[in-house]
Amino acid sequence: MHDGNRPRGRIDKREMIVEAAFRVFAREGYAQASVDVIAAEAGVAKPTIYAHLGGKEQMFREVIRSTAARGIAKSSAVLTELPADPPDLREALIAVAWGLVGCFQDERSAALRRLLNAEIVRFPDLFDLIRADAVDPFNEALAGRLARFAHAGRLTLDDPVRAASQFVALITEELPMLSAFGTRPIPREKLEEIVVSGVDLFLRAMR
Amino acid sequence: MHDGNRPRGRIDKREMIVEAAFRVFAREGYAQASVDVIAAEAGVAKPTIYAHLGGKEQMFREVIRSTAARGIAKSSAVLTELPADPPDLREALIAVAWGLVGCFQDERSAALRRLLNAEIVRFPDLFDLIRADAVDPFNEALAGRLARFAHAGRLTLDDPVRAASQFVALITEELPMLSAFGTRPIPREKLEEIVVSGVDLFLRAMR
Amino acid sequence: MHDGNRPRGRIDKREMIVEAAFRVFAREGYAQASVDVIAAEAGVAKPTIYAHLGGKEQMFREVIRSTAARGIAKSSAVLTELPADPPDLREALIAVAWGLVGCFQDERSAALRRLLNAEIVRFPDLFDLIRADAVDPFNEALAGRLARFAHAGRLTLDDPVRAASQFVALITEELPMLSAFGTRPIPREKLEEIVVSGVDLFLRAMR
Amino acid sequence: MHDGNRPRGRIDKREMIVEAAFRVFAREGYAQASVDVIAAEAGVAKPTIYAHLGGKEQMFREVIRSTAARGIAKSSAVLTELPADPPDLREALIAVAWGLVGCFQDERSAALRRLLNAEIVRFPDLFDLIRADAVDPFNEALAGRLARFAHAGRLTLDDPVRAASQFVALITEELPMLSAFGTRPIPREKLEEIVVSGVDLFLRAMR
DNA sequence: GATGAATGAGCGTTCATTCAT
DNA sequence: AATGAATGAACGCTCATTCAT
Repeated sequence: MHDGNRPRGRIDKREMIVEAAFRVFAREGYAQASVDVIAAEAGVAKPTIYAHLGGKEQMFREVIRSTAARGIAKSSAVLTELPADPPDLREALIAVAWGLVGCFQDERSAALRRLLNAEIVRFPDLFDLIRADAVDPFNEALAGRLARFAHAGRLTLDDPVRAASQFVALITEELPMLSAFGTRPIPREKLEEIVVSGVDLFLRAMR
Repeated sequence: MHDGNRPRGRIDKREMIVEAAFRVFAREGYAQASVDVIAAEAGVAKPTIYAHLGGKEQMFREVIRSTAARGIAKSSAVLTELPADPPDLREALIAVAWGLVGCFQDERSAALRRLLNAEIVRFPDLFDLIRADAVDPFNEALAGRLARFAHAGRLTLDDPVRAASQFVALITEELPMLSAFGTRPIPREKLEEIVVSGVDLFLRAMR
Repeated sequence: MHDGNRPRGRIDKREMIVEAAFRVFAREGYAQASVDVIAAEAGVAKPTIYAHLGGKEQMFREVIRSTAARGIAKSSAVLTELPADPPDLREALIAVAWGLVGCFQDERSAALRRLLNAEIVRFPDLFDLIRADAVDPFNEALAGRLARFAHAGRLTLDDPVRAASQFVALITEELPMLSAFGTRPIPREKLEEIVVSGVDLFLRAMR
Repeated sequence: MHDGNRPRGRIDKREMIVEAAFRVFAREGYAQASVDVIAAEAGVAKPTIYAHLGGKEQMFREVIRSTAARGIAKSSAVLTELPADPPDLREALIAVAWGLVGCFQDERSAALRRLLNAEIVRFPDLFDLIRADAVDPFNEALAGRLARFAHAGRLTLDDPVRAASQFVALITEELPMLSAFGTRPIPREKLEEIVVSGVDLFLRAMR
């Protein structure tokens, strides 16, 4: 009795299509991406795409949704490694900052941001889908940690949610421009400078 | 030397085309924008576009370039209003912050960012064109002002350029997500919160 | 010999398919009708159609054939109600005329004529199939009745077959144009006018 | 000054397209006819069709309209040859009947009827377009002639319009079935039989 | 006997681009 | 300098048909 070996070792076809579609959309943008190319890259015939995903637009939505979902998982992990009572707060925040930078640098994440920017006018609803699921949770979680530090007397801050946003701002704001929206690597030293000076500014203001 | 030997007082045709092209590109994106529509909106025949701009791709480059140039002018003006020795530093920085926010909220500026995000992969060269002309100058100028404040003993900071970047980060980072990449208005109170708390965080760390 | 060894009392699947196919062909035309829709409307899977009917073209032929067969039955019944020696010949012929009109107005019959017109060029063989089975028999039968009336001295005519055709012509020729090829109802009074004046013209010439 | 030789000896392009479209629609039907084939047969590129005719549907409408217009001209000519006071009425009506048969047998006319039958469901409006312009006028004109004959005492009839319809019915009703909807020739003798016996029946009833 | 899944081929339509004028 | 007219190439999508189950 061998249940569930339906996709006999191969990835499910729908997933293969979405995977290929993400690559093509990221490379070409929504409008220039051709369903033919996606089908070829996914190794399926064009009608198979329509059977599984329903069309270019619906496929695009699914690509955005699933890519965002994957991004959430990655960014959530960043905060789980922040101890509730770290011996060295500065070290701990620097580690979080590096985690944030890592998420931002992630190729899929950058491509997702580019696609959202590009297509927000044509697909205004995509934005809410993403923000609700992906952005707020991280901020909320970080705010929770900061509040705990404040409660423990290790930080001084009125509004933890605001402080969390500001922390994220200090670490991530420059990355898009420095990396050409995620298409070029940023020198290690530059990242170090941002991370360290960002955390230090934050701590100087919050202690 | 009689300036304006452009055709008899009317706006230059080339400029009209670029203007119309910006509107159409902003509205539809590069790939979806059709040269027919641009020609119609510019009030010229299609071959005229090819005569003046050389083709869709070259026209797009020119649109990006000229839109960015206009953005620079606007953001530069923000700093000219920052006095060298303001009576109330906090007030002065808040004013600068509002100016930054204003530039960011500008519709053309938002559209430009969306277009850059969208087409950076296919037109990688556009990015350098923009960054050299548009971003660095503002940061340099702000850094200069901050350095003067530090020299006057009103701020404490090691690296004025870094501090300028951090100031900009605190004010602008949240705007794209809050405004759905510039497609929705942000409530006045939210902006106020960001501006004031951003300046205050900055000053708390830098005094 | 136990008739009906078709599957257990349910309508034969083949028949269900042909039935659904007729509806779809009538509604959409041959080319526009999709096998998917026919399958859905018949409540079977697509390959089942290929198993039972062999393909779209063959299925169309079968639809035409069976629809025509059903039409014959209906139009034959019209003549069985014409008595061999009716008290009022005019009344009797008017009744036959109404019967003819009824056959013509039948929705299936109209659809069949439209389909034949539409596809006669691509399926020239369909025509013979129909004419042999459907048209001539009625004319022959009517001719027989008319001959009997002539033999009884109630009509004067040389060629009963010709007269039968002319009778049918007088009653039916206008119906297609008046009903938009069977897609719109014809007002009762208009039909009455055609039937009565047709029969009267016929009788005036034949008495 | 050589005005108006724009289509330098060649037929206007739009007309060429409509001409080719008629041939293809007549041969393949609306749905099966492919714009590629029409373009090829017209000797133009596909977008030229869209520039001149706007699309397949609009092109079809134009084909129907122009073919019908041509048919009207032909059938009108039939009646102009019917003298107001012919020496031999029977001969004159037989000539009209032959004219009718000629119009009916015309290849374009037959194709038009097939297309109307085929597409009446998808394009219900086409029908009115045709009937108003093409069918009624002929009947009205014939009715006028018959009324004149009646007024001259050469025919006895109450309703000239009705009589005209009946005359047409007697002559044309059998033609579609005999010619397989206009796709096969009808033997001369058969036509003669219909024409002569039709006129004779008509005259026997109307004298 | 019946089907879910897949596909090669084709569809109507649009586009960036180029001539002849 | 400017255009009306034309086109080759490509696009998103659908279809009749088949095959492994």
